[in-house]
Amino acid sequence: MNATQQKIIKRALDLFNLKGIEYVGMRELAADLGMRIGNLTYYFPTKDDLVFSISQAYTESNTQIHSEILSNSLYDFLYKNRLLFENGLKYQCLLLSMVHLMEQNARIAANYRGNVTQTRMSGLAHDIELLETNKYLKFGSDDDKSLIISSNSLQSRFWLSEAVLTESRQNLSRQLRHYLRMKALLFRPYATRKGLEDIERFIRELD
Amino acid sequence: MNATQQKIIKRALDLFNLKGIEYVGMRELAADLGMRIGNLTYYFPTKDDLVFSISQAYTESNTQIHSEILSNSLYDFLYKNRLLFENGLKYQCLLLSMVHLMEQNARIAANYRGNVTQTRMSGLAHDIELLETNKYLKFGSDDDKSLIISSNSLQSRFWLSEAVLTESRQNLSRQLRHYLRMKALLFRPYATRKGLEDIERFIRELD
DNA sequence: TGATAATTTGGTCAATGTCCTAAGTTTTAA
DNA sequence: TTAAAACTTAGGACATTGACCAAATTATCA
Repeated sequence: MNATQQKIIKRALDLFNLKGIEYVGMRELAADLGMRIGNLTYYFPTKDDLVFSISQAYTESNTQIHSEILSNSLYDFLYKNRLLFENGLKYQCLLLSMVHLMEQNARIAANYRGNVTQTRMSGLAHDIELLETNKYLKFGSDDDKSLIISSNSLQSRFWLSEAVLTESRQNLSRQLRHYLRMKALLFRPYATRKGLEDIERFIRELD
Repeated sequence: MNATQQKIIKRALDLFNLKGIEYVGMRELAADLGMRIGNLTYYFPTKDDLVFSISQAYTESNTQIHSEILSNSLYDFLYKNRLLFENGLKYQCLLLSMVHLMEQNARIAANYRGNVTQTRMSGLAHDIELLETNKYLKFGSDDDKSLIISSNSLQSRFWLSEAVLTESRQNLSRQLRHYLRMKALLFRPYATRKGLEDIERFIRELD
């Protein structure tokens, strides 16, 4: 990936985040970058290609976070989620258009269904198991465990979508704290004493 | 509202649900209905007007459910949510385009922010309070209560969006049961013995 | 019947994503 | 140094979209 491509992706991400992917035209992006449309399509033949490149960057940065931070403690797990949330904010245009992208952008859909879903879900399940063996969490039944996994995924995917229902795209960072706190509280019914301490500490540090 | 308008709304809802609001053009809709585009715009000057009319029908049907079923027991509350989920499925195109509609359709946004959010949120809070006084639920702290309200709203709004990430628009009804069950389980940590019985009964009847 | 209102038609408009050709310019590598 | 490859510009074209409008047609009712 060369410098021009990087420049295009960077600026496209900014504009997409600001106005929404669907509402930034290729002509507008080209004008903003001071280049011709033909030049844009030289690097990204279609808009879908451009968006797919951005989604790849997002996936990679998420993968990096997952590999860097292991969920050895409940605090670590929550802290990892904080980084993931902040990263989601950087790529908010993707999360806010998820449904459309999955239905319209074949490459994103294939990649997401093929890789992301499986690895993330099994990764989350693995994290939860680990926290259970390390005695941060304790579940009464498997139902409880799969419930936590489900509501956790739903929240991670759509907190930004809900945030945008009450506030504009430009002010979403203000709500990050609220949703992170909510995520932490989600684990409280299943936390051991040790786990509760981690949750309290994590919430304290949010302020 | 006359017969032609009704006919247009009905067919538009079908097509929107099938393909997504953004991917059904006014020309396509007109052709499907055997009329000219200009005729469509006679009744609905803009596409936004058409979508707004559909959203009004959705809001009204939801309001009716809320007024018909009171949350005197946890079972009633869950049953009401079942009806709301089924109604959401009927209007899936709206729920699946929520973010876009709120950002693009000024009338929907104004209506939603002005009425729906407040009444629904306070209605939910009221239901939860009622279930607490009727001893179906018991919360250790206000944090727990607001957590339940938050995750409940998020799930109600976006279960369809998540469902469409794994399955196509045409097969979403299959996943309704799973998300309803998840909603019921969400209340288990805070349920009294009486509450647990209602949850079990509700889940049993889902099969 | 005749006038008014309701409805339908056909065509135009700008904007979008995509595609194309032809000509330059810059970079790379033999 | 020179030829080839990579990049950039310029201009245009296409079908599709939502929106808009004037005129023609039909329905309604005094």
